[in-house]
Amino acid sequence: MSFYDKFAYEASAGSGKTFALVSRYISLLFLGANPSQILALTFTNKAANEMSGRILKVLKELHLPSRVAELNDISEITGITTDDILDSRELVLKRFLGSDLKISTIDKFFASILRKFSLYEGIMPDFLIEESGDEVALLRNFISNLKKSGEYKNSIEFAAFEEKKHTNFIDIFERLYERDGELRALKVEDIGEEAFKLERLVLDQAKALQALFFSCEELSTTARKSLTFETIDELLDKSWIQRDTLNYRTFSRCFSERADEYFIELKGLLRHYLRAKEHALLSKYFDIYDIYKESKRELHQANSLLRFNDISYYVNKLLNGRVDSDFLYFRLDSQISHLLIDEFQDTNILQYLVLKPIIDEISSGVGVNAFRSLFYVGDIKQSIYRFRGGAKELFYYIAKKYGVHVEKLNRNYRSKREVVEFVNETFKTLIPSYTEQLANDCNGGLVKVVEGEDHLSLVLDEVFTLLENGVSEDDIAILVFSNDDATLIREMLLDREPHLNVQTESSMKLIKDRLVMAVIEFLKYLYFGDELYLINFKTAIGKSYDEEIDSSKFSKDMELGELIKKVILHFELYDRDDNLLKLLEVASNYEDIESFLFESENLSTDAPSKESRGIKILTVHKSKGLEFGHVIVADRTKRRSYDRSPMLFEYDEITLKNIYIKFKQREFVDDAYQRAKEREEQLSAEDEINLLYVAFTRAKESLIICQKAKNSAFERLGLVPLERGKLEVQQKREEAVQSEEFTYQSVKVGAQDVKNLDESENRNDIAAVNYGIAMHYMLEMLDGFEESSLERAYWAMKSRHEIYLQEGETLEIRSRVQRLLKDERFTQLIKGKAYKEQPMFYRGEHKQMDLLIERGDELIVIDYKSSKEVRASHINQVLGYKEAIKSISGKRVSAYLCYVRSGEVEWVEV
DNA sequence: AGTGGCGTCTTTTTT
DNA sequence: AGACGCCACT
Repeated sequence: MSFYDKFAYEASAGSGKTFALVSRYISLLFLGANPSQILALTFTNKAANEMSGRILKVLKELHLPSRVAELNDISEITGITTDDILDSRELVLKRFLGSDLKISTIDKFFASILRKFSLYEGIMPDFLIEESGDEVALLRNFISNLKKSGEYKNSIEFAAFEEKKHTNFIDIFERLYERDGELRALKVEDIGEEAFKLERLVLDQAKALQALFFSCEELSTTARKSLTFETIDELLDKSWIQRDTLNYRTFSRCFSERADEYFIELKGLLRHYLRAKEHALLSKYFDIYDIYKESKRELHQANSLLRFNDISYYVNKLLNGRVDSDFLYFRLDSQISHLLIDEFQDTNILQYLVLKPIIDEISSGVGVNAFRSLFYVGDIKQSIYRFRGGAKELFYYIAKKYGVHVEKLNRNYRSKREVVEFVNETFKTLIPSYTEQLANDCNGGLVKVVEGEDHLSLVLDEVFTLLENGVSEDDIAILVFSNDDATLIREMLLDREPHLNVQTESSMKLIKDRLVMAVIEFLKYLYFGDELYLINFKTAIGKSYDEEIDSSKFSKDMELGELIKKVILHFELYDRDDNLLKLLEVASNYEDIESFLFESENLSTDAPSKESRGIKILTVHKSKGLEFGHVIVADRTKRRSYDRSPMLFEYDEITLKNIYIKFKQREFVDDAYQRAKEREEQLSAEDEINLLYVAFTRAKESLIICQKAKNSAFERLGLVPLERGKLEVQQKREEAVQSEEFTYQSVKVGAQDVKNLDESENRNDIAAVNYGIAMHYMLEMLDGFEESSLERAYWAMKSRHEIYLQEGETLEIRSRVQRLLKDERFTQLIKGKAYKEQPMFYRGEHKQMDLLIERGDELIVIDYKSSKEVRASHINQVLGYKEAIKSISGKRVSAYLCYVRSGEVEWVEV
């Protein structure tokens, strides 16, 4: 077997992508990876939930016959025999459950990075993420800043020149802001003066052409009219600009070779003029853009409300825009050894730029001992998020750059044969390098294309036909192109048959889940001490209200995530519910129990959709990654929209090469611009085809397409009405046990202020934390404990951490470490076999010890500290280590806290 | 009969 | 920005 440490799957729809991802993740666990060092990034919350849920489930069931496929796959990937895998299964499962999992959406991961470092940008780490910002406040602040900077008058004139309002500027700046991290490499020169000179030249030339024709008596009225203009703007309205020659009917009576010479000359001048105007505008935009960014930041600092693109902006600025970003990365990647990315084709370039140093680190394979790996899956045919920056080009770019081993998954396990073959046939000529999918042994299936004036009534007819033939509501999904369509179809369905179950979106709130609510009630009991909450808790977990519960092991002062984990493990709740994993993930966003409880009822995160009941209506975008028994794809009701951006961004692979400003008719006078525009159009056409590919490949049994006769979304596919195969209805499944959902009225946690971090105090903390990290790093880097290894460790530490330490601190750390190595007690204690940074797992908790010494049948735990005073929390922590090691090894254990200070080394035996 | 010009209407997807 | 209908013109 061969374990590729850099590996990618190009996974067509339904080819077992999640299976592959889960197998890979679990394989890493069996190969010894620490779950908290595996960063698994997905695109949607749903996918993240599904992934953690599936991993848990597979780990729990790996020894059962139903999981033999997974077991064999994991064995093949890891090269470990199935027996050995099963032997360590329970241990691995416990370790997984007890770990701080890093399975999240890429956006949430970015938010967590920003929370770590946001103070460097003056933003509070407890910022909230909101869907849309306060545009009015932003505009007001922006204008006031423009006035302060003296740019206001300037920009008003400019707006008049551009015939734009300030709100249009915001649109432009938002587009720059979205890709701010990519703009650094671009330069815009100001050649604005030229625009005015060229304007004159263009008009003169155009007037000359006009005069040439006007001197001709036979000129038609149409031609005369189309040659009448006063300004360049009016000139650019004329459709003859689009021609290569004026030798066509309108001008036929008066055309001459000379006219074309004038015409070509005019087009050349127009090209120059528009370029000059573009440069002038861009340099102006960029001046004001700086003020715009500052205006946004002021609001972020004041309100702590950020949107997703703000997070992306700051994370990029922090990690790619600073001289000291290496240090920040160190703090991140010391925790990340394995990177798994799902739906890689939708990753955007800024996201890649942030992940790049982590990938570089993994790829460079630093240290032969380090176990690091990269794995991604995606399907460029399913890339449908270009509108928010998704760059499918990344898939192969990265494969090439890092020498990633790429394999294709082309066997379709999802759809029946008719569907697979129809999809192959439809897309093989439309998608470049389309590889035909192989139908699994599932014969049968149904494909139907129906066409009519009113596609919506076709949809209704098809739904009722399915229902009449015994298809369960739960197995039907209607895919639409816009949210409005979803609502519309829902209303129409209910109008015709009010008893139908129709779901337009799965949006069960987390708090509605019984066990999640139970955990929250228990936390409230700990926090407020009111018996009422405890009774709620008992009832929710199915205990009688007078049953005794020992809550002495829990304290509201514990770290929130640890506390929740402990509650779940102690009351053995995990076996019953995946939503609890989700709760843990959500809880990780909160600093303490207080702020968490304050928000707990408003947790806006959707719960993972379980067996969702009823006919589902959703947009194609939302359907991505899902599958349904019978899929009806409804044509679009509204007209297709277009790109309204005033700018055109031209890429060479993944590098931003040019920003063009769109002017009407510009493509007819400027070849380079025309190529960029055509490329853009081609890419959005590809996106549209991909969207249809995604829609069609959701179906397991039946795919039914309701097409409009005119302006169909399916137009480019050239579909004709057909019916292939026949409807097969599965025996109605056992009625799935419905998850207990109940309405829950909780006692409102008073409106305390969410505790605000004191900034200055926090800054000091950051400095102290940095100091501690640097010292630990140097200690870890020591080869042995001889003086000779001191210099190497010092340089390793210095190169990585100096940037973030105060003047002289590196030397101070050096002298502290040196003192430690000379310390008599230390040299006595370390006689034996030394293990550094030893991870271990005990009672559902993951622990990491600085130093563990094995001497005969005695074990010694040493934990370094850099702080001034001895703290009770340090003692408790090391006591924990001691207890854990003792019970695992059964040996004699002693444990020490080692305070490494500049003047002395203080030892505390615990 | 076919073309050009112009006014009017409508205009998405999401972490 | 594009679809479409309407009118003027060739």
